[in-house]
Amino acid sequence: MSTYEQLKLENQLCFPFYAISRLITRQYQPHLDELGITYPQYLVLMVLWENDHQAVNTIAQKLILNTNTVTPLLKRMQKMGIITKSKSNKDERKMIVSLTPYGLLLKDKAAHIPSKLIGVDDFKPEQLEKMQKFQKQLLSFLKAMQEEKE
Amino acid sequence: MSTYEQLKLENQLCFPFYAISRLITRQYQPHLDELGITYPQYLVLMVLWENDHQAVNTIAQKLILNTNTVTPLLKRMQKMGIITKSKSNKDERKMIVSLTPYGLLLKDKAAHIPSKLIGVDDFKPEQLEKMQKFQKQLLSFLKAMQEEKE
DNA sequence: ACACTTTATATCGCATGCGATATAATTTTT
DNA sequence: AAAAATTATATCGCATGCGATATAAAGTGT
Repeated sequence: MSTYEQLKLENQLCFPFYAISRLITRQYQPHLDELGITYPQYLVLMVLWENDHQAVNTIAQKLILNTNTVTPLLKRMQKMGIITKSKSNKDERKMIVSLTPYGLLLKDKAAHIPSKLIGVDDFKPEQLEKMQKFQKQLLSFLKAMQEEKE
Repeated sequence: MSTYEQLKLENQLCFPFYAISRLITRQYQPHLDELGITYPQYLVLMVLWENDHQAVNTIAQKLILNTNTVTPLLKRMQKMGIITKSKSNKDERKMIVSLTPYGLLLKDKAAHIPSKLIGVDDFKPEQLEKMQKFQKQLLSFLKAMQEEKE
């Protein structure tokens, strides 16, 4: 492929990820609106529903977000009464994020969402598997490149 | 998979796209910094490098962005001297976006970027092909769902 | 021709997402 | 133990991204 051919949108590996990511978020929005939360807030909740009481940094790492993105996000969720924050006893720098009863309640309200959206069932199993394998490989590759720089 | 199992981050189809998209953008950033542009601005440029003189709406559609995202983006690019805007003669509502000489010059400066990044060469051909096929399928599926609502 | 609808941009408000920087607590070094 | 380096959050500034809304131009129906 020529140098200029490589600069075409359709030949980019990155663009489909960028577009798909946004389009999926748009699919989620109406369902999340019913819970009064945004997509990144939903991701934070999924992390906490699986394991309550986690440090800001831990949450950020799991979502591969910077803490300066997560901190304001959590602040809004705190104001909404979804989570609480408290200093860790072991390490006073750490802020432990916990679900409120309301935050826990949202898990039940969100339970129907995954089945309403494009998911695992909408594609051929073998194609999906290849896809997910590739995603995992690409993700760990990108994570490694990220850590390389740090 | 149980309802609650589906709410785990690792079982989401969406999350890898979200994470990969952001990580790829981070990989681009240092290279784009040299050109003084952002990733979405780079995408607009790729569209214009391929075909100069396009309407705001056309660009937005190609990037699957809303015009209310593209309009301010173009405004910044105009201020930076990368593009110009002029009313269409045929349809006075349309604003035609064109590259300035500087915007065209950036194409040469950007020519080396694709080869510097994770790309087509970093993965097994057959895996990549499956991946891209899946992406295309998913993208057209999501686009169709989008248009359904409009 | 004229009201009604549709289309193309633009503006506003709000929530990310991230680089740069600040601050406090902990760990390491000397 | 005191200084230096590291770690965990938080704050600031700026560029998206998008829903809601406004406005002007073009198209439609009667």
